[in-house]
Amino acid sequence: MASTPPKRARNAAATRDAILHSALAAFSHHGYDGIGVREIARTAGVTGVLVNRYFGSKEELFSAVVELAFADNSLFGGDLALLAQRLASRIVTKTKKGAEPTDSFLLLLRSAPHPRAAEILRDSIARHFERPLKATLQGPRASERAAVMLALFAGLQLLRRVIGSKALADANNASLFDDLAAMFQSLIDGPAA
Amino acid sequence: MASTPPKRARNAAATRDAILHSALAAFSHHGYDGIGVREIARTAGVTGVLVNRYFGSKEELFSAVVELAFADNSLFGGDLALLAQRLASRIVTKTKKGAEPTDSFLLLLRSAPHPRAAEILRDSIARHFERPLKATLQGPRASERAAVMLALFAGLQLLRRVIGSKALADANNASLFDDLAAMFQSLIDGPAA
DNA sequence: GTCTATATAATGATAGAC
DNA sequence: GTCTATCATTATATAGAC
Repeated sequence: MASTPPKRARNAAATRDAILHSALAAFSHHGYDGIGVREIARTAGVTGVLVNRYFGSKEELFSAVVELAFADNSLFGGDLALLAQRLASRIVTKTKKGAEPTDSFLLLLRSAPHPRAAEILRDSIARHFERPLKATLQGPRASERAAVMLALFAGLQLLRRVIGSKALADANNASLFDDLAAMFQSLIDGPAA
Repeated sequence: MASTPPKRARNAAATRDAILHSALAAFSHHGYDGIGVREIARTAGVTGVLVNRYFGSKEELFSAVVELAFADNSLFGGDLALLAQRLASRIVTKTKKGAEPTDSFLLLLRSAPHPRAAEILRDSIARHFERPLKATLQGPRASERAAVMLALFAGLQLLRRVIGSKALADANNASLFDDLAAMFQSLIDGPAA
């Protein structure tokens, strides 16, 4: 423990990474407007100065965060046969209170109001979600069905996790899962049925 | 034009109303965090002082705006037989660019990130949308199905109007209408089918 | 590489004049 | 009933020390 002190010190790459992940959590939880660079930096163990040093501005930090969050799209990228279950499962899965997970749709929902953040998100969504999902779907109007799937998924998270709808929160998890999986599956199958 | 000057002057009720409608438009467009009381007041033709004079605080102004916006719920309150068409129609109807209409779902989407605004919205949504819609639906799990309908509706508007998804914007209106109406109808009908 | 201190700007809210 | 002027707070971003 002599060569590597317990507190990472003067390491540009590690500091940059710590800021980036702190920002991902903070933007996902509070939205672009709801958090300041000072607090993002404080959670990362540094001061706000280094945010601008490593990212230039809050807006550029947000761009980097979006790319990080949307790079892992295992939700839509995996096995098509289980996609409906995967999406439905994500909706009904309980999340620990207080330690809200930093997923990309919360980042999207909470930062969409800010005009510049919306532009950054629109571009990233098209590249990381709409395009690969559309490419995976069979049958006619794949692009439209992909968008409707994303809309259903985003709307459910909006009501359940951002608004906190009691009806969705109190619903029986098993039957909610079944109903949602069926809806997603019919969108995946398309009008061929 | 002698007794009523062209510019409304020193009329408390009219001024309050002007502020309220200016705030509705502003909050719908920019979200709770995205607009200041000064600019809301300026659009209403007064200074920011009167916002606090008539509403007490920005937060109380927002509460009044939410009640105003959600009071007209003709979309969900009308004939149940045509509800699915009404919802699908609202999604595909083109909206004039630049003069964005001030509807309640934009208010919801853009202000949800703010914690206090989210509380106010959650309460108002439960009273004005979830409760009446649940009461109208037949069959089991009416509350859950009502919430899923709201989620689908909100998610579609999120992608189309806030994020600006090209896939939804470019979709053929007629087939999109048919697909969405079918989804809403199956939620209205429930598992009885 | 990281800090303290500060410049600059915008916000919500209030006091007091008219 | 409405204004101008101001306070207190907070935000992003930067200059300069170590």
